[in-house]
Amino acid sequence: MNEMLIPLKYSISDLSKEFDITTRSIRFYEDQGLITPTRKGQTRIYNQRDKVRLKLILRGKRLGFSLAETGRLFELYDVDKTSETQLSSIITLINKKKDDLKQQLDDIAAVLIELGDLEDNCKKILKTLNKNEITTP
Amino acid sequence: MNEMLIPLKYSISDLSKEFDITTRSIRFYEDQGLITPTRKGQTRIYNQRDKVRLKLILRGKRLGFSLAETGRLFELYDVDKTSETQLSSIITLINKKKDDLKQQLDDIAAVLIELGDLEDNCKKILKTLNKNEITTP
DNA sequence: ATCAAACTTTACGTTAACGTAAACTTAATA
DNA sequence: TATTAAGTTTACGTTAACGTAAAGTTTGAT
Repeated sequence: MNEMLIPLKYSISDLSKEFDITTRSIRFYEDQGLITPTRKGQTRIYNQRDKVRLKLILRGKRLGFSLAETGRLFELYDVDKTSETQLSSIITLINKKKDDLKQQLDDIAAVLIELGDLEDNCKKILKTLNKNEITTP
Repeated sequence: MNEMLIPLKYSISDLSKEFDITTRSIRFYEDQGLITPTRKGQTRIYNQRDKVRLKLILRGKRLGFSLAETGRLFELYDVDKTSETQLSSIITLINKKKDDLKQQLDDIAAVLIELGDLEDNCKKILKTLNKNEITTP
């Protein structure tokens, strides 16, 4: 059995197109230490890990995470390398983030309902307008 | 029956304290046209509507809405005053926002799971460390 | 060989959402 | 009346997350 998995490589424009972001952004994320592509000559080469991280960065952005926050989350995954004293503070941090997200869930639910109402209202008004269109010569 | 409801008034610092934001922010939201306090002399007086709007602004921020976006949402509530041609584009806009929010729901669910895993992992490591503490002299 | 496409670094510019300081006016209180 | 405390305007400063332009390098295709 061939266990060899192809370690796919990507150029900066590959990722730029795939995620629909600019190369400027990708390089900036590297500046901030969120991704660490290798080099072939002076050209950046991105691997699967980099790609996954990009995806996570963008998801973080959708959730209103700053790049720094997303960076922190990346660090949390290296928790094995962390000292015991830091572990409990990390757990605290995780729980704070979880609380934030649960608050967001509530917020979103509320806004979704309101938007639904708004849409209904719009449609209602449209109907009324159309009726008038028909009955007015 | 006394239907008279007290139209409560608030000072800028009342609201500042209640929502835990600076007066600077509150004045800035006014600059951006999101709230419209009246004046008594040169002092701003905020009413119930202003207070509600402040609450909505902050909820918007938690969801990553820009002030401009929140402003748009406020306008949507005045939909009765809107022309028919604009109504359908508003509905489109509403649906786009709803899609965004549904995406956010998925994102949050995913992150919550990951954070849960992370926390479990942290606790597992803590346990291991404590065992070693006990068994090592 | 040359040409265009894709890549690079460097560095200044931009926008949103305030922070912060200055200099002033009114209101309440000792 | 003098002094805080709270309010005001004006205006420059700040940070994150890029945009954008300039000027140069690398490379595959003609």
